[in-house]
Parts: sequence; structure tokens; C-alpha cells
Amino acid sequence: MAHSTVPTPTRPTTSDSIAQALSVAIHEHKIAPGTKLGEDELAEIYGVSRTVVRAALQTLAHMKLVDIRRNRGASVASPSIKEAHEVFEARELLEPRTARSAAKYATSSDIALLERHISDEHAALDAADPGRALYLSGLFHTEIARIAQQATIAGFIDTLIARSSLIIALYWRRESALCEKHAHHALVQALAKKDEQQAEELMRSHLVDLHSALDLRERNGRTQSLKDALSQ
Amino acid sequence: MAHSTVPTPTRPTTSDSIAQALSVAIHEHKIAPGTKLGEDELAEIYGVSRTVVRAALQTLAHMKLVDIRRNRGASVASPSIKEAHEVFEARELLEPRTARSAAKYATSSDIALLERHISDEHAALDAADPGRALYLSGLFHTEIARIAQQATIAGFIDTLIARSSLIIALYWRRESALCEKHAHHALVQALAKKDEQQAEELMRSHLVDLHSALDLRERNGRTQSLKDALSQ
DNA sequence: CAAACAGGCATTGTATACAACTTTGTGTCC
DNA sequence: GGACACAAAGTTGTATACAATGCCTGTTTG
Repeated sequence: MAHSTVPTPTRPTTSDSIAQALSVAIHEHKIAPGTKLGEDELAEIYGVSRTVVRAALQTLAHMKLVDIRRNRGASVASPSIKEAHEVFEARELLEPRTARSAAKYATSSDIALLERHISDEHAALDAADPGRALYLSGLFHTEIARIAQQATIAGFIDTLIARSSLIIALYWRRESALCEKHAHHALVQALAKKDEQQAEELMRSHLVDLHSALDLRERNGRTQSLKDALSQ
Repeated sequence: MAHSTVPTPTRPTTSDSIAQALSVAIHEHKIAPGTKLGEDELAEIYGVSRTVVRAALQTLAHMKLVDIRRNRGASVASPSIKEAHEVFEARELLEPRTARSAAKYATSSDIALLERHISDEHAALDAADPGRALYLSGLFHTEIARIAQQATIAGFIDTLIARSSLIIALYWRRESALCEKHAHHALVQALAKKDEQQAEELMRSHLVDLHSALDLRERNGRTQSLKDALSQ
């Protein structure tokens, strides 16, 4: 789970570790939406048989990170505009409540962990590695869900964040560059103060900001599906 | 997807249809929590190879319907008391909002479909098939999520309802026999009237009723884990 | 007699082989 | 010259074979 992403040369790789590696690579925008994920290709990369690769791909398909079509194989999912709205609406429903819960349960070590996440994120941004920054930004939300001690909802949020990464890859508009910066920091402060109301409200506005920073207008001339066709 | 549940004699069975058949069987309480699901056993039942069965089991594991432990095989999940609380808390967070949305979008044919679901459910109860009634009751909630036109959240609700079926199998207390009866009917009326507020409130109270109809106190002497040990 | 170890048995994890389907390229016919 | 048809290549779906792990039982020893 360190820096190694796609290669992961030799290990007692179970299918889950391959799924994890692919997931991180997608999170970091090292693999673009629509990219074909051939079974033989992955099997050779990871030094395992197609059996294991198929299991990993199935796991990712369940999170909606990859699309598997019968006899057509797997490719990185490219969420539609409707799906993008749905994902962020779901996040706006789940995460504010989760942030409130996190404010109730957060310990001082949790706060410290979150602050390290933020500084890692900034470091990645300074290192001109926006993909990694995005991945860490997602981990921040995942971590809050974990702190809230609702494993079930945390699982849902995990998949929503994963899909958000794909959505951002497809629909992010550069104009809204400095989107959050200190939004996460303010949230951590609310958690540290155990201010449930503020944590909930900060999370809600943070997500609304993210949602509105996407360009989710239908492209003229179906540029979208053309792009998909090209990337396949 | 008709009445046939476990056997499903011969068909171009893909792994998904096997997962579906097992899912229905679990929903209908034909397979108890903790039951071992051997790969060879299922492969013979459905007339396919273990490869296909494994894929189906993996799908069910993603929904938390079965537990897969490495080198130990798969068995029907038996949610802990903590998980039971989490599942119903998640439902109480998601479904009222979904019911509100459903009230907005419900068409007359949707209403008719829901009413048929209710009468089917009552018919199953009259036929002394409480398992099937429970399955249909779950379908009712699934259907509302579909009507709400939020596929993402609907997917979450599907897995929550599936897990609820396991929770009810484990923790239902007979005392609270006539739990709902007309709760679903009242909900449909609110949807038909497009009364969003009432639909949301009815769903919330319905779920609170369900939640409180469970016996989620810790058993004395760990009866729970003993039962698990026996059923394995 | 109880506890612990060892061996056999059963089941799962992984790899490979084969079958089926999709796709792509070529050829022929209109 | 274009369109349809067929064939070949490559990829996925499924089955089977083998390896590895865990479980159970029978024996042995303190």
C-alpha cells in the first residue's frame, strides 16, 4: 500500500492486492476512463494467471470502477453525466451525517492522522503530482467515514469516492482550480472541537462546492461518447 | 426469476443467475445464516464448474450476503448485533429520502405495480409462506428505490435489504408478529398522492418500527456464537 | 486420562487447456 | 466502387487438473 502502484513486481499477490493496486492507479489518474483492461495483459504484468485477474476485475466491477461486458472484457468505467450527479447526490446525503458522527467519535490520534493526510496532500500538490493529491484527498473522506464508526456506510462512501475519482477525471473544469485547499483543514478543526453541527455543515458545503466545480452540461455533438470510442 | 429458487435445473446459467438464485433462497429463509456453501456442492447442484460458482459466491460476498474466508470457503453471513444496528441506521438514513424522491417521480403504473406487490405479499402470508412474504416485502423497498430514479442509492438499498433479511432471520422476535401489515399500503397511498413529506415520514417510522422489532440485546452466555458453531 | 502431535482426507486457491464469441481483415459479388 | 459474407486472429467464458491449506481423527506420550 506504499508508493508502488501498477507494477508491484513479485509478491504473494492475492486477487485483492491486484484490485487494490489497480484501484490506486485509477484513483491517481494513471489509467484513464475507458482504458481496456485485458486479462492476459494484466496477468502477465502481475505474474499471475487470468483466474486471479478475473477475480480482481470482478471486485472492481462491483465498485463500479470498471465495466465488464460479457464477451467484451473489462475497461475502466466512464460514468455518464447522470451517474455523476447521482454519485454526488449520494455523497451529499451520506457524508454530512457521517462527518457529524465522526465529530462525536474522533480521538486525538484520529485528528493527528487526518492532519498528516492533509499535509501529505499538500506535499503531493507541491510535487506537481495532482493525481496523488486527488487520491489522498479521497482517502481523507474515507478516513472520516472510518472514524464515524459506521462500517456499512463507510463502505458505501468508499465506492462513491472511487467513482468520484473517475468523474473528476472526466468532468473537472480547470477554471475552478483552487477548489478546496483549506476546506479539509476547517473540517478537521470542527472535528477536533467536536462541533457536530459545524462538521456536518462544512462537509455539506464542501461537497456542494465539489459538485458545482464539475462541468456536467451535456457536450455539444456528443463529444463524450466520441471520446469514449477513441479511448477504447 | 419466477418461482424456481434453488434447483434451476438446466439453463444457460451464467454466474449471475446462480448468485440471483442463491440470493432469493437466502431472502426467503430457505438457507439459514451460517450454512456452509461448498463449491463442489453448488457446482453439482447447478451443473456448472466451480469456476462459475466461485464467481457467484464472490458476487454475494460483495453484497455481504455470504462470508468468504481464505482457505475456509463460503458460508451464509450471520451479521453481528453491531452490524444489524448499522444496517438499519443506514436504511433510516437512505430510505426516507428515497421515499420522498419516489413520491416525486411515481407514475400511475408504478403505483399499480407496488399495489400488486402488496397483494402478492399478503397472498404469500395467507399461504403460510412467510419466507416468500419477507422476500416480497424486501422487493417492495427495492422497487421504491428504483422509482426514485437514483440507481446508485438504489444499489446500496438493495444490499441493505439483503442483509436485513439475514438480520431478521437471526434477531426477529415473535412477540412483534403483526409488524407492518398496512405500513406498506399507507406508503403507497402517500406516493399516489405525491405527498413527499408524508412518504418520507411514513418510511422513517416504518423503518424505526422494524428496527425496534428486533431483539438486538446481547445474548447471555454468547448463545449467538454457539448457534453459529452448530449451524456450521 | 488428557493433551498434543502427526498423518490422511476434504476443500479451497491457482494455473492451464479448451470452447465460444467478438472483432477485424480480406475477398468476392453485385 | 461499395457492400456483404466469410474466415482468421485474438480475447473472454468455462472446465479440469494440480497444488496448498485447513480440518479431523487416531495414535502416542506425559
